[in-house]
Amino acid sequence: MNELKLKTAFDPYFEAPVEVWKKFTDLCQQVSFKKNDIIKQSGETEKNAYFILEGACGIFLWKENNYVCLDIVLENNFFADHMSLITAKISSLETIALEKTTALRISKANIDKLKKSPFGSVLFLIGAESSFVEKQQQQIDLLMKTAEQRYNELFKKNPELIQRIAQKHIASYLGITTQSLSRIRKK
Amino acid sequence: MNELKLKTAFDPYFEAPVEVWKKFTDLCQQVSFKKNDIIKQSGETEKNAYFILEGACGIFLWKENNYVCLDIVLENNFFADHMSLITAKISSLETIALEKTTALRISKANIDKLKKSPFGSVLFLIGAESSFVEKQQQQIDLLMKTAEQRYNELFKKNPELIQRIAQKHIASYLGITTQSLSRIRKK
DNA sequence: TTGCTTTTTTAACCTATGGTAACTTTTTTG
DNA sequence: CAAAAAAGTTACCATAGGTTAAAAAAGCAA
Repeated sequence: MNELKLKTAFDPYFEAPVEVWKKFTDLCQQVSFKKNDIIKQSGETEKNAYFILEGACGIFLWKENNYVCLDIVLENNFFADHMSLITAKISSLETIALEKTTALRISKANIDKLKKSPFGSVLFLIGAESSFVEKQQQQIDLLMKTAEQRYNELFKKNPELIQRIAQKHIASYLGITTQSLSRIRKK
Repeated sequence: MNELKLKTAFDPYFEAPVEVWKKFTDLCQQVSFKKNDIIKQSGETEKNAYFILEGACGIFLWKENNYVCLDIVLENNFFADHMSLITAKISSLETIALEKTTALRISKANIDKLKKSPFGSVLFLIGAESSFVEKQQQQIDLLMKTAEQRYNELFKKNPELIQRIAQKHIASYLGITTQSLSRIRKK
């Protein structure tokens, strides 16, 4: 079941037989979170990665009494505080379930084991590379576009996300206040 | 000679014997650029990565009649339009030598070959992961900090870069105009 | 349903940064 | 080395988006 979901999600990037994904899922536990559950707290080290089966999660950074949202991830994608997972250091990022969520959890120990296999090294290389590309695109958007352009493009690219996720999170993901987002939406 | 430079640069991340780096440099050609040479033009596909031996390079995106700088890279680091290299698609990014530069050039074909070796798969995984971490930090800085904070932190972290690189590039890297940077510097 | 909490909207005012333009300094080039 | 081009500075006004505050709407628990 789950191995098929993973295969489907990754086939566009590289094809691996379903038995290989089965081995992957055998290393995972299924976990679930309630809406607003904190998955990883600020100041801790990330010890897992998650493949979201259903729901949505976000990664946040607190700044005095409010916060910014660095990423919002929907089902059929990997999710984690990748920075902390990669550096194996504590990070001040917080990961939160933004909806009732079920996910496959894989431990860092198992990730490290997998990285040594041909399959794992390709999987995580592709994961890291596409995360980089996505982050660079976010950097470009922040540097070159107005808040209004960023909102319109997000809306076009992922209208479902805008329906499902609270505006305060979307606003902070776009780098603006909820007031500004509201102002933009009025148009 | 060059293999030692590479070993020294990468030992903090993972240690490989110098003979392995020798094999790496055997796949490279040494190239040099004059200041302001365009290494890869907008609209082309990146066909190489570079390890900068001496000098500095930047990666830029044009926006009507001006531009933003996505990254400035000094000697002893890898440099490329990674996005285009990864996706193997054209990108509108432009890479430019910001100083007289000498570098080791490795072709995408050789990179792909290397990725299949144990050494290469670790090297490029670590490269992609640390590029991601760096990009995420840039995203955080853009979302949470003022231009003045970003300037002061860059100055603290890399005072040499501020000496060597033209202010117009630094300004665009920080996401501001040269006029704003000038205003900040006056303090 | 009712009442309480959280989220979203609206509005008035403020600030950091952008745009334009004139001027000065530095760098490049014949 | 002088002339020309590029880069940096300064001053002015314009504006996107922040801040504060409060009302309205939506969500949620009892």
